[in-house]
Amino acid sequence: MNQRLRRERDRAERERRIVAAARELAEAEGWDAVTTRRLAALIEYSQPVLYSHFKGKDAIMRAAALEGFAEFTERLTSVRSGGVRAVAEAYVSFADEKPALYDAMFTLDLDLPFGADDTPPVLRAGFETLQAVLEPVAEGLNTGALAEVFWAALHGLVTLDRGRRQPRRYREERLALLVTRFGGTPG
Amino acid sequence: MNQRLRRERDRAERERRIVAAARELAEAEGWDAVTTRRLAALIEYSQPVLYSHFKGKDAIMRAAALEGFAEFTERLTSVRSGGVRAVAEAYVSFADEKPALYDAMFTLDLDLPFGADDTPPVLRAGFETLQAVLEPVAEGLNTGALAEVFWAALHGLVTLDRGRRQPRRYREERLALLVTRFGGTPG
DNA sequence: TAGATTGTCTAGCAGTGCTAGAATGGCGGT
DNA sequence: ACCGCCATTCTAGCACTGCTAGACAATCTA
Repeated sequence: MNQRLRRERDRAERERRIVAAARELAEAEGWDAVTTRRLAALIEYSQPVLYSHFKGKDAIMRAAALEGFAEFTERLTSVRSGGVRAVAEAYVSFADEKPALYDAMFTLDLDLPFGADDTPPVLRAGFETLQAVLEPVAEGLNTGALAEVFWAALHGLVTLDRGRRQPRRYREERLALLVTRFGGTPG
Repeated sequence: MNQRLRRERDRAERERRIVAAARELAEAEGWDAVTTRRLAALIEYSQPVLYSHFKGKDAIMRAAALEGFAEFTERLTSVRSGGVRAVAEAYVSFADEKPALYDAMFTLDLDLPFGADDTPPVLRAGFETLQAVLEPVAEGLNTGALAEVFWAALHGLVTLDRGRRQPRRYREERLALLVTRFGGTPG
């Protein structure tokens, strides 16, 4: 009865395609354009099929966000040896290249299980890289809190820049300035 | 014919009430709960009346945001003599007390005329206070860019904290840490 | 008072997330 | 090979959203 296995495989594949379609559509036209009807059309099934995989639209976005955290962590850890500056640049470029995904991860209100005891490792890993790279320059300060502030600053730069709330002019300079304030060597 | 004047006054008053109702409802239940039908019910007129005052729901939110900027600037300038720390605390407490308003101002995508040449003074004033208070500690750095980074950091702290993406535990410590990094005296 | 204008409301459109129940398909046992 | 069952999928619909056309009522002008 490996037909049963095949069906499970097909089902998992379809679930993958749902999240992939959601991500593509979100990057192309924003999350508002990601409607259940358009998603259903993209995967060539009817609308209710989505609800056999996910509890609702939010759950689909959460799944996308979780994929995002994995990719995000990968990006940050891969440049970890480059120190504060390299990690900061990786952070900003990730947010730049995948703005919709970044929003799902860090801006939208999706009830992601942050800051609780049962926070999945994938949500912590990125932050831990940030913390590790700041450790050498913490000089007795609370490294955790320091990393949180640094993260917050990066997040602020990214989101204010995206909403055109800060002038494009000093974009590079702002990042360099932040890095030097947090013990990194300027670019 | 000062009946004409009275009518204009009434009309302006009604417009005020629309924005006030939107703000109250948003703070109480979030912007998603602010629907045109509920707003209409609150001001005791029918739905289309809203559209004789504003082009749409976004315009109502923009009007609320503009009020927010005026109050925000007032708050920041009033503690300006307290230096970096006082201004930072005023920033955070404003965001804390009026989260929905803060979102309309700084998070939601409302096409507010930022960063252009025709940016209304009320949108600039708050930032200029930030810039002024950082001037003494800029030490030859680009004060504008420095203020933008400081602002971004405050914005990041506020929004990540709101989404429960940073632990409540180090809240105070994060702010103190940020202030010292930007030349202020710790609390 | 008659007519014109302004203001307001009722009703409706197209879209949203989501779901109940009908119809379809492929599976197992005889 | 057939029949009945069960899981899967679809059609159709609900209540809601922002927004608007056109009917209606109230007000001002002459």
